[in-house]
Amino acid sequence: MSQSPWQPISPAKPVRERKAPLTRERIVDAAMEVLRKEGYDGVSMRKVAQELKTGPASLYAHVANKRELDQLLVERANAQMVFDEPVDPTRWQEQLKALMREMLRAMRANPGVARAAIGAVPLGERALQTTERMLTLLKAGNLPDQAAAWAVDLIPLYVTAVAFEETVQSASDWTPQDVEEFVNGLRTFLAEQPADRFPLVVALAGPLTSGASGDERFEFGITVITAGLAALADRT
Amino acid sequence: MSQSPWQPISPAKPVRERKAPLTRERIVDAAMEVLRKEGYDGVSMRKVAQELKTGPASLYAHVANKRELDQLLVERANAQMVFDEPVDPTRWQEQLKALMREMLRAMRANPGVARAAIGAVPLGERALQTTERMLTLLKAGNLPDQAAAWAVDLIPLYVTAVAFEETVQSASDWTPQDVEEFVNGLRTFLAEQPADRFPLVVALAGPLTSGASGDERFEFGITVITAGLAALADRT
DNA sequence: ACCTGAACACCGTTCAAGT
DNA sequence: ACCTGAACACCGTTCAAGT
Repeated sequence: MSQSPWQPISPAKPVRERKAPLTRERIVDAAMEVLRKEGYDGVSMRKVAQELKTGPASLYAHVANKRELDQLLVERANAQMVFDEPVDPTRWQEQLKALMREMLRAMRANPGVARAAIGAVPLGERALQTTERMLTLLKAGNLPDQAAAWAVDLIPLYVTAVAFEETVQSASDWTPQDVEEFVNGLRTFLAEQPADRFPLVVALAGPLTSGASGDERFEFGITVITAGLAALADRT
Repeated sequence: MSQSPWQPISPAKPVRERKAPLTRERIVDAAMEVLRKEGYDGVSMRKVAQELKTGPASLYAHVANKRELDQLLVERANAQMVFDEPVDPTRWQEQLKALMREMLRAMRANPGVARAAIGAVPLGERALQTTERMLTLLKAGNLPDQAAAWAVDLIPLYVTAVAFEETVQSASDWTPQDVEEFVNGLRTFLAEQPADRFPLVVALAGPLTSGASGDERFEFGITVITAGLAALADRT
């Protein structure tokens, strides 16, 4: 019986799970995994390497340094934003708010990415799409070019700051009860200040400590920013 | 000749520069020094201890941990803000903008403090004064209580985010030339995008990359926020 | 009571040596 | 060309021992 032609010449050699070669793609995958599991501070070159069953030095063949890895994480989060509603110039304010909500959603879905995003200028394909959409909405609102351009800076800065603040707070592994207790303590602390020196702080201790969840505060923020931008529109 | 009465009993003992005892105050002084010299990332317990000619463990008798030290640095920066102009209700918008400028000035004077400030709830004496002043201005503008309270959150968040972004960028030890080169490269990059897919990005490449210094962008931001807040005023 | 040295469990990055 | 072990110069925090 002759050997079947598809038999390997040296059958003894086991498949030996030759590790899939490292690629940027796989490195970012692993980093996202660590990010989700341990937050931004958990993402070290060593941990990412460990996730890939190799040593930290191996990563440097594909990624210049930690900062570049951070940038790649931001691009991943950017790619997760979905803006499917066609631009409707008559609803530019509402659509701009929706865009900011979607930005926050994507950041929250990847806790820690906000920290990486804060100093970064996002220039990937998806980031440019988001920028183009922002500009379209702002020009629909009759903003002058320079105002629209600076708004493109202001909007992600605000959203990123909110997301980053949330991750800083949640990094201190507090339970919801801990947070509630902290907020209650805070309210009491403010209410007990000397009313002659801090009358409004005392009077508004309640409102000052409400909406801790963040959603209401964020809605307030995007409303203020949108209204402020609308006030800059060219009246023609 | 009798000994003068003020001669020490055992004159052999030299003054031996008995180190001034550690205090929170001295630790924060040292940390501010390191902060100014090396930025936020330079502020390690070890470096601060070294500045005080002791070991890192010694600090833990006075400061719970690094996070508490960060908080103390924020309070220092808060204490450097000066608001001497009396509140004038008719000029609340202008005075609110001036307050934000002063916040940014104090943060810039202590590069790195912004990073420490971003998740912190500032509750020191000086921070409460700033909060009281913000509330006074906002109520002068007829904002509802809840809007004023959330604005007290929004305003420092924005200023801190701007300051933090600046320190992240300047941390990468770039010279002004490097920055200019980067901005020029960025403008070219944007201008060269496919105009059919990113028409506004291409058309506004100039405005998008102008005002890199930050001051103009910051003025834009505080104008938008102030105008947006004004739009929420109760009309009575 | 306050301070300290030494240790523990971590970092990012580099580099010579291996395949 | 790609990967790796080992090393370098750092971290924050703890703790037993000293004064």
